[in-house]
Amino acid sequence: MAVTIKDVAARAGVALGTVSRVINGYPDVNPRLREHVEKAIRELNYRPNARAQSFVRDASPIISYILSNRNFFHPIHSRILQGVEEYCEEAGFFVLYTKFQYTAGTEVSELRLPRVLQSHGIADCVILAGTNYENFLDAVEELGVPYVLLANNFVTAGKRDPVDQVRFDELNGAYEATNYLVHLGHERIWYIGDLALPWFRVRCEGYLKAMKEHKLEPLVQTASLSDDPFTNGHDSMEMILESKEPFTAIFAGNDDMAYGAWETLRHHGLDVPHDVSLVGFGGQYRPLKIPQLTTVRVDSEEVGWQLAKMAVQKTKSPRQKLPEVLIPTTLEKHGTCRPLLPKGAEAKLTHLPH
Amino acid sequence: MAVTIKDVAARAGVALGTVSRVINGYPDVNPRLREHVEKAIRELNYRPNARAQSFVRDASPIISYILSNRNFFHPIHSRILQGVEEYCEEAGFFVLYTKFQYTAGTEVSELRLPRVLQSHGIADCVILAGTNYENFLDAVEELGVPYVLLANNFVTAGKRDPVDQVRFDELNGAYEATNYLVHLGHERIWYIGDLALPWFRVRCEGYLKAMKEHKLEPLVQTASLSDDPFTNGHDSMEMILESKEPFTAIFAGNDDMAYGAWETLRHHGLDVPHDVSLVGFGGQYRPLKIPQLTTVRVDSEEVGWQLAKMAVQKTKSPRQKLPEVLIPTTLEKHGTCRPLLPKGAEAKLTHLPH
DNA sequence: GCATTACGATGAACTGTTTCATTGAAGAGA
DNA sequence: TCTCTTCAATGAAACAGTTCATCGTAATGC
Repeated sequence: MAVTIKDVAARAGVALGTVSRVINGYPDVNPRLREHVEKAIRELNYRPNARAQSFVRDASPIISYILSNRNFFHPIHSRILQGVEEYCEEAGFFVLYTKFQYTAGTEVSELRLPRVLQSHGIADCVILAGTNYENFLDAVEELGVPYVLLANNFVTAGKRDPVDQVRFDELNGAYEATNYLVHLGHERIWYIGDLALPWFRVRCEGYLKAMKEHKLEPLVQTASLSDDPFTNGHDSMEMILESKEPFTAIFAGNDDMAYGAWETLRHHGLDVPHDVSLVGFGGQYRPLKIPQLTTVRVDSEEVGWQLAKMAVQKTKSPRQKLPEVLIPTTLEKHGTCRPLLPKGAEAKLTHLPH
Repeated sequence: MAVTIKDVAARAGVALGTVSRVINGYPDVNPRLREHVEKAIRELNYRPNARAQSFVRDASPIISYILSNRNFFHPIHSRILQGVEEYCEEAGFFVLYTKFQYTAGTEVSELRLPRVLQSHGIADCVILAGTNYENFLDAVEELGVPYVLLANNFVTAGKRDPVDQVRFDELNGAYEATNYLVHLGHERIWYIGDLALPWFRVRCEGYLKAMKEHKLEPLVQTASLSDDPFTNGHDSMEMILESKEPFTAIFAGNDDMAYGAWETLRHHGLDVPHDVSLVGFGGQYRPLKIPQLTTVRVDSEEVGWQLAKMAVQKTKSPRQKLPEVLIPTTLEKHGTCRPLLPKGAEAKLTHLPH
């Protein structure tokens, strides 16, 4: 049916090994013959059979991106996937996208692994993104499939060598965001975020570090009020207002929470940034409000790019352990923060619900 | 290196053809022997070599999702991809994700096709999503690769048979949204959307149809003021306010534009829904404001699901033409619209900038 | 003029699985 | 007892490439 390398060889009047060498750009082939073969390829419109190639080469140009334990497609993850795809395209690899749902408690042997791992030879390396736990990593290691980990949402009890993984610097991002608010003159700064979730915990650490360094009292509202971060931000803000604790700034553990808090503030007649300064974390949304939210931006395409780079590397030397790549975050200063006047210059720095 | 079917055969003391039949669940194999073989498989921890399988079967369980001409990952497309993945997982297929950038004007022969199409045998069917033009479809057809099309963003001059494609019902969605506003008592309803883009055009058609049926004057603000829909919504709204045309409702061509318009209204001291009713199109964002935006929701997971279903079908009978699948949209009524009182009951229905 | 080297091209072996024609054994019927 | 049928299992062919040892030829060196 389809035209094979044999047909090309016959047409060009050479051995099929020669055609192979032409296709793969081997140097030791007579220029005249090479042209001959290339002509035959064009005439027959021959395209090598990828199945046969990857079979006989015992390698597939496929990297699998496994998104774990995420039901919806959070923009950060779609952007990471974008970055992965961009790098892979460049490097001549394909990206196989898979989701995988599991619980931390499941025994390694009980884990129903994604199909891409079940059979042998689909992908030569996998990227583990989303939220992951020890048991899955153990299972992948047992299979002997090379993998690369997005370390931010990896939840572990013990210690693991920081190898074969990419991480964006949440700790420092949160630290810098808090410092920024402090330098604007804020002292009563709340952190909101559900500390049951590891990423909110790390960001809180950054916040606490900055507050401690400036000898300011940490104000943390960590209630796990809702699975939905917008609602959680909304409700957290309500609780802060109810507590009647004076404050001038909010640092939200992610952008959705920031938007939720913002709506609550607005509802109570408080203006951002005039009455309250607000900083988020993520920076994945395109502008949706005016003023645009000041936030800690994660360069997720870069994260994906680095993950893919590492994965490609590992398809070539699967045993080699690659050092962790740490990707800095950047504080994007937009319109939701304002400097406070020096102490005493303004009568009322704090705000209570009316 | 890896354990093959031969090793299993040797261990179980049978011919390798028998092992193959056990693996593939053929009926004509002695139960005792089958057990024997299965034991050997377990003991050796044998996993079939997917490369060899797809080679010899001359079929690969891979479907490629090609996202055309989209630089960023709009939530609607990530959700469609989710749907595709879900169906494929169920059906035993893998999803290969690729982006592809091209221009409508490029000659078919000049098109630098995505790698997944260049070699032969990676994927047995492709899903064409994103924004597509005739020339790419022609190229895919020339290659003889079965494909399935997301028809909404397909821009064509001529006519094509509505086969092998999935479409969500934008026209009716826009029509119903407009009707909803009319039934709430609104008469001065603006449509905003950049008519240079085909999807905004179709939605406008739905709007016009409803306005015409109710003998209402169509009010369309279609300036292509910015590539960014949020900004475009913002600017369109400014122009409407400047025009001093009285109005009571806005139907925005997509949610981003609705958010942009909303911010402008807020800036001018106009409340949604009290002063102006607002409807968007898309429904992909999780709540980001209070009240939540009333919008025409596209069930994008369902779109992906149907695309994948059709694609799987086509891997089995590539020649067969499958009828178009039309997916209804639903009007999600939230808090950004309010009924107008009967005529005359309220003094001031219209609003101008202060 | 002969041996040596380098270069190009060849053809066979090999990859791991499926498939199918063939074989062998067992059972049934005459 | 012999033939015919059925059921299971076998072993070899086929798939489309890559790779490598081998071989022929021509050029080079002495």
